[in-house]
Amino acid sequence: MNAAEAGPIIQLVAVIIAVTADQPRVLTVGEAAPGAAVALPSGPLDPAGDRTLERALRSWVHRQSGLQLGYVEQLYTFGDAGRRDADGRRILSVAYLALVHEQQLAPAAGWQDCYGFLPWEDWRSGRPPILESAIAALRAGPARAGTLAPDLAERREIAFGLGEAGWDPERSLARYELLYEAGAVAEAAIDRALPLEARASPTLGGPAMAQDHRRILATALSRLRGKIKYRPVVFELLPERFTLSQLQQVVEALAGVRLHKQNFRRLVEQGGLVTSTGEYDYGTGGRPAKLFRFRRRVLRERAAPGLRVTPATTGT
Amino acid sequence: MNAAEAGPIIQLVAVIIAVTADQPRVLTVGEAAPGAAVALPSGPLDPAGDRTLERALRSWVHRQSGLQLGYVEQLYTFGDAGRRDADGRRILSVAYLALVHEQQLAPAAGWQDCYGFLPWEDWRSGRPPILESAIAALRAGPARAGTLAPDLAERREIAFGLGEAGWDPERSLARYELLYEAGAVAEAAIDRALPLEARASPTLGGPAMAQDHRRILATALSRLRGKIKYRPVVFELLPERFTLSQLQQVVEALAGVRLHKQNFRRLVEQGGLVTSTGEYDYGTGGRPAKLFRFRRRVLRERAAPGLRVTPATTGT
DNA sequence: TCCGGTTATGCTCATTCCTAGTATAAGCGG
DNA sequence: CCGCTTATACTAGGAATGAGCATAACCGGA
Repeated sequence: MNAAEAGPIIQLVAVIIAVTADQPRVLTVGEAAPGAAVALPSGPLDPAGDRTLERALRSWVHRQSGLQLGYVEQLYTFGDAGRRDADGRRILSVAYLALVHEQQLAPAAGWQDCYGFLPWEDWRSGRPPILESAIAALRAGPARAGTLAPDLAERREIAFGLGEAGWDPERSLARYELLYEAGAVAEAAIDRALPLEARASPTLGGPAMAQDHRRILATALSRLRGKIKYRPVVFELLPERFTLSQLQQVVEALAGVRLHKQNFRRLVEQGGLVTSTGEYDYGTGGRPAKLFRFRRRVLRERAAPGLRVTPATTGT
Repeated sequence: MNAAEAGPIIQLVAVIIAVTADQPRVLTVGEAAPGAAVALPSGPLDPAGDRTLERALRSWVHRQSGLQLGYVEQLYTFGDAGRRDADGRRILSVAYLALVHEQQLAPAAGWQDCYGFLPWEDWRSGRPPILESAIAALRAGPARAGTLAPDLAERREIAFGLGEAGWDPERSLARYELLYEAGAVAEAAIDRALPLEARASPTLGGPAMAQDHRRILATALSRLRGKIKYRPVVFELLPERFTLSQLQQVVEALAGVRLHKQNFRRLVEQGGLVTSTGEYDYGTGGRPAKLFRFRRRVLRERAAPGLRVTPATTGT
């Protein structure tokens, strides 16, 4: 049985996200050799042992990193023909998104800043400068061989918010895919059998990840940014008790956008998403902040209890 | 190499949806023998031939049914241990959701009414009577072996809208899964090695589908009902030109809920989702209706151009 | 002790958006 | 011309939203 005849290999990939010090982080492995790309953790599905895909994922993540995952959801299944192992066998990857509380960070593990891989996604300090080169690369870059480009201009406009709609944090996957198609990210070189150095704008957005893992990361970011709006998933990233500023900072870190403070507070409190514990955090540097906890009951009261992400227009 | 050692078999499954005569339909195959369950169309991934999973799906759907799929999106990957073929080999199914325009219906194919499989999901004529038996079954039914039931009551409340939040069309998957766990749908019998007839409330919701295909259908319905709200996917189900009543009826068919007519119209028109063609449809039985078409431009203008689904409270 | 700096929290106001209607238009068949 | 049907226009009242001002409570240093 040769590689072409055998069925694809099945692999589970985990995008494990935490937020520390106002930065979204992702758990990575590898990078022993300098210059080698890091990878998302991945593991096998044991067809005999694991009852469900999710259990399989939890179990090898635990063995590999010691992490006991809490919130886990299936993300996407990647199966393009270009995905091969060292022996040339096609790999099918079922990717999962997992969120872990800040405290749970295994100390030694390789947590990387998400926006190190996708720097154009972080608008918290204003429009990121690298965006100009990204968009320039899009205009200049050739459409990928074999792909006709009829509505390419429209896709660009929508993905990068060039039209009236403006920047939509949720479209991070669409943006990455456009950059990939235009050959503006390092991974594209692999696909075209070019050495990485041969690219015009070689590594837009810092070091690439192994294989197509940056695409998987972009998928996770898209999903998370979308989900935040109608499900209370942020709380999976926060400690049991938190201040509203902490909550806001985590949301801002994920969405990559600044929010209006007072309105955010109103949204959260009036929306019944949190309840005050009566305690205070005195370490804020100013007036002490009330501590809150997630109010589970909101799940029964409201259909889509999320946190609308409307970028603040001005400063305050 | 025996079955336990070999990797799982990979299969692609298609949930192909159309709306005809105010009913959402799904394309099915099989049912040659009377009493045999119908199945969703499924096909293989040719690791050598198909460049992407989506292309693979499109190609065998076309060969099998003659349908040229337009809108296609990946839905979910199912890989529970119970999913086996006749030889006992584990099956991994990557499911896709596809939407086809009404006209494109291949005449002979087996289009089934979606709500025939999930009758508690259709609230257009008021609360469906079968819901009582469903909820009763939930209360009575045993929790599935091995599954602890700590928050089961909460899950029921949320899924079936027993709390203040009320019925949320989007939660169709959660509802199906609860019924499954409670042993209230026919498929549960398979899992517990009981003959179908031995069930207390044997086939809640008409004929079951083969294997876990009804679960896949419920997944598709959940996704579609959710997506309608923030992406203009409905238009994939409508002809090029349509009246606002037609549009509303398709949305109502999918959401399983009646909407307020005047407000729906305002939402759609002011939201810039459609544009009048200047033509009229005189076959309405009353005043002629303006014909509209989807206004693509809205994609560039608004971030989340969807159709909010807020059930009408009263009659008119 | 008072003052400026910092962060948290409270409140207002104008505007937009929604909900639930009423009212009118324009076909049809008798 | 009437009564029926469906489509379309308009409106009053309320809720939610976006933006900003004002106040509270802590800190460290003058």
